[in-house]
Amino acid sequence: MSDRIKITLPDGSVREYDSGVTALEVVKSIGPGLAKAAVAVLVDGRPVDLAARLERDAKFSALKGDSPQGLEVIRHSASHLMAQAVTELHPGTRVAIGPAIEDGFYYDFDREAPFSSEDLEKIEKKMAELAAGDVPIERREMGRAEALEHFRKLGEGYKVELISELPESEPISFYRQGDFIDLCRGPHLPSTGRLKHFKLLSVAGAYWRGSEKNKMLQRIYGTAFDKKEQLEAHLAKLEEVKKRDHRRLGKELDLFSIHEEVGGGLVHWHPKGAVMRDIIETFWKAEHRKRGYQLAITPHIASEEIYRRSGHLQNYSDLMYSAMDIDGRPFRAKPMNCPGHILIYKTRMHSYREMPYRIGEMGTVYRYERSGVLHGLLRVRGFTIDDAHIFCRPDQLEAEVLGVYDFATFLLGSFGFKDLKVYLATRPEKSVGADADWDKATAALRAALEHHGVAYQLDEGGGAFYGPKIDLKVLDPLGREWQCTTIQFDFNLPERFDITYVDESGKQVRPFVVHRALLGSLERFFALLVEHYAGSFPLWLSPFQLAVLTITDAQTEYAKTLFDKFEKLGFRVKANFGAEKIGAKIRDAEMEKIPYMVIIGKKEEEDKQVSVRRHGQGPFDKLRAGDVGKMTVEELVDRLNKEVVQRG
RNA sequence: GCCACCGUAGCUCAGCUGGCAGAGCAGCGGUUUUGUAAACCGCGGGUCGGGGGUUCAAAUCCCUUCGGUGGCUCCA
Repeated sequence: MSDRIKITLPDGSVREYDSGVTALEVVKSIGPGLAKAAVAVLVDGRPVDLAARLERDAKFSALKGDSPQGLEVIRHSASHLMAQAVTELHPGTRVAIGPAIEDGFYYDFDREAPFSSEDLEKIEKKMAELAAGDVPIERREMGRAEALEHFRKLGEGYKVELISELPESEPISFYRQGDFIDLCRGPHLPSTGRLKHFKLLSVAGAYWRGSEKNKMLQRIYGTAFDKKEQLEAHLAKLEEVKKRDHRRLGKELDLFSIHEEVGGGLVHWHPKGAVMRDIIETFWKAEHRKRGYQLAITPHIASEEIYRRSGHLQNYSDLMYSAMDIDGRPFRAKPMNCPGHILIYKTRMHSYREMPYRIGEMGTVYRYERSGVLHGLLRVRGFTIDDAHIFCRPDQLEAEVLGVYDFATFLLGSFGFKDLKVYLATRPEKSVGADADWDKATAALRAALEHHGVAYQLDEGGGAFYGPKIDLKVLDPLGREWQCTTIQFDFNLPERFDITYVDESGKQVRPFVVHRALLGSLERFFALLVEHYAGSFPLWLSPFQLAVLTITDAQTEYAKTLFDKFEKLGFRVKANFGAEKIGAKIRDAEMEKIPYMVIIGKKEEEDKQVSVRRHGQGPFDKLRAGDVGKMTVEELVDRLNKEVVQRG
């Protein structure tokens, strides 16, 4: 048939083609430049191959390699190329799954011998050869029986399993490049020659379909980009991530340590880390008092009876440390702060007039995390939650949620996190509470966000079992998301502990309870700060704020008086009056990332001034680094004070 | 927990196919008194993660154990 079809382009224009025209021909007719850049096309929003034939009217747009969907096509094709290289280099290797992921792609293989890093290099070389061969990548559909037969003959059991689970109705598509055929929905690049900029990164174990019950496969991770510069930028970013790693900086800057003798996931804060933590806590407490919170302190171990009552024992026993016998009663390390706060609330009657009742604590808890998931300060077994519980009347809920949201953005913003993402998580399958209550609470959370004009994403079914929640994630300079704030509505505890307040009519009624943490865990938040600032902390947080450095012994006396003066003014000062040259002292202070260096030589002593040098704040703030020039002590103090106040 | 990789001086790391444990930095002692990212000389420091085995001989090969790291959700 030679019917004509109407193709609508993104700009709204409509063009006519013969039915059966290929996507590539359409793209070419739009422009040769586009034809070169296109990796696939969207037909009515669905990504398809350039070779696909168009047979009916459709909305049409080309996918270029620089778009997220285009990049996905490139990476998916790169994963196939890798699988082809692996099966050619290592015949007998069975292939499982190989999708594009956030920053690249992976492919899972089943093979007895492990892949070494030399193997990765060889595979990458083979991929380059295969790409240079510019083999066409062709789509084909097969009947179910034929497909099963084909992969069964090859011994590709994983593919057989996948095919048998595909719905009967759907056509089963395959992609072939040379001798390599893979089950795949597509789309793919038209030929392997389009893959130029890829890199294999690591190999790791991964269970078939993510389940511990299944066989462990070998997963090779890689990444691919449209342009060389993009690949290089990505690899540079990976280097930057390594440089900022809080475990590395924590050691280099003498902030904390974790000891095998003590056990994994248990953190020792060194004096310099502890100074920072103290600043964070002091600031946190002051801001809480300002906002009507009362502060509490609760014990680190408790009879397990309390956790049975709260429900934690039943729901989280595999996260709790096993019981210790105390006077014949089983006690547990505290996994949550909630029960303690509830007990404090329950010690007396509460009037509707004193609501909301807000109680907070830097509460240290202990949770058993499986050894394999421990990671620096980000995943630990003992940590401190900046916890608080708000008991309020139903009519106060929205305002309270809003208050917490504002507080969280203020607090996170104070630590340099201005980019936030907000998630509203709704009822999960396994949960407690009446539908009506869930609806009411979810609506209140939603209303708080919407009345405030907050853009948020819905996390359907992502709530806690005891209530819906709002989560805030911060974005760091490398674009990574970190969960910090959580605001959770709790249906569980008020019931379980039977807590009440007395309303206007004298009746005892159930309060609403909002559970919230703003920074999350102090350990985790601290790690985040280290990575965010790359160890170059702002003045108000820095363990040492200034270093006083002498040029020669002759200035020691004078420098000492300055040192004392700074200390008296409350600054955290380090003295270096040793015998090294000034260059070495400056280097030491720079390496330690001390924000200000105060240099005292003969000239400074004579005219009662100081020479000031500012440490760079990492790549995003190099400008104020270096020699700042001479000034009086008063001028410097003024400058320091201003900088501390603005927390920048 | 599971799979892979890694454990050598306080730190970062070298030590190839078995043949006397090394470097730089840090530390300590001395010399130097210095002008914006490393002065010079010297000294001390290691059961090569632990245990077992193979061998005339093991940091090196094998087994085992402990610890660390990466990963184990993202629809073929």
